[in-house]
Amino acid sequence: MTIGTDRRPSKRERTLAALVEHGLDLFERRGYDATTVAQIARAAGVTEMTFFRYFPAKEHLLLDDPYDPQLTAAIASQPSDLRPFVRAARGIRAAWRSLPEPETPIIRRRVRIIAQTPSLRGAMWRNTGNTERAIVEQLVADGASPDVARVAAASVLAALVAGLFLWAEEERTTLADAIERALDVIEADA
Amino acid sequence: MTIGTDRRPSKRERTLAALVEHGLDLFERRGYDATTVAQIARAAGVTEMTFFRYFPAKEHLLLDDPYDPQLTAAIASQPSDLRPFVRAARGIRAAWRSLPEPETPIIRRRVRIIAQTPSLRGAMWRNTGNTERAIVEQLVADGASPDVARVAAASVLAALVAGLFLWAEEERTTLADAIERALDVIEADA
DNA sequence: GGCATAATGTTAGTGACTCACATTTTGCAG
DNA sequence: CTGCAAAATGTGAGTCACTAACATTATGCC
Repeated sequence: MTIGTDRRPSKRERTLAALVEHGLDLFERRGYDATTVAQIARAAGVTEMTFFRYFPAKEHLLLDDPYDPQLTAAIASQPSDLRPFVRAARGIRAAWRSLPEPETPIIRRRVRIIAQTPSLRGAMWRNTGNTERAIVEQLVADGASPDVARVAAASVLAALVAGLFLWAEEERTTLADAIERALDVIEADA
Repeated sequence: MTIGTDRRPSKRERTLAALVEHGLDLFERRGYDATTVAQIARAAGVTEMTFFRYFPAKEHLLLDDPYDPQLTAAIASQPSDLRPFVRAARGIRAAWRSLPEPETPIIRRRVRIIAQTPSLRGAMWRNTGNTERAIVEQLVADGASPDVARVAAASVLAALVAGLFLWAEEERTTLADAIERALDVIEADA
């Protein structure tokens, strides 16, 4: 019988928040590579070991991507007579257009750090592996050849990531806008 | 006053060859992650330290990419009234079409290992950073906007890499062919 | 207020990589 | 072929990310 809608956050939620907050802070101030997991843990009042109970690796403090379901749904709802490449691109457009605005500031902090850190750019790519697989499955389910689907997914995702990086650096545009522009580069017709 | 055109390889060349050979062998037999740098060094009759004198990191035994100059040249020679995206794609086509056949077997061994190892897929992407920068510079030098150039380069390179992976796994096609097909997915017109 | 359980800590170890310094090999000049 | 500078390699110690087994403490609920 809870009284209000907001209760005191559990300890787990609090340490998670502390790790994320101090992690981002240290990354921004000293750089990702120069920041040690032990330092983050210490700042959050916790042990190195505990950090790894919350994140499987240092880089996962920055890499999340829980957007796959919306993405594949958006691709699925594109007309299936389009070429896989165009279909995937339009799906991504639609998916990001409906991204809630309030989330973007934190995304920007994260993406900016990633964009500035070579080792993380690679990590990001590895991380999109799941998203790529999801897109491929969706395209294949609608009749595309597996080979074609894989190339299309990889290429479109690369454009998306490139757009994200530009947005994080540029400051003045909105996320949806940056992504639209990135995909325009790839799709001949507007 | 050297007599013939081929001389005894220097010690440096011999240890380098030994490291590459035993490294590829171990990676193929036991897997990349399960293979230790110490094991490779030992198999090559050398110390772990020596390995790192030849390669800045374990992954660099597989990642080379000395193809940038030919690539940018090929892009430069594409008609400059094309959109940057199409220009980059056609340039890559041209560049790989002229790749010497004899080199492809060793490339295939390497790419196959990379394609099968998630951590290396990321490393590969990080590694293409230089190539991407080179392409961007070339496109910008010919009048493209930096933002557009970056998206185009990233996207086209992703298609290239996807094509490489497919080729490495499929066995039956030729390299140039696989890349042509990959780029066809991306370029509307053939 | 007590107790199951979740959260955290401890210790020890592996593997990639770095650095400072010592030793051996190689190739070439005399 | 002798010797010697430079190149190649070795040694030992250390850092950091990450893992695993086991001990301890804190939380929240009855």
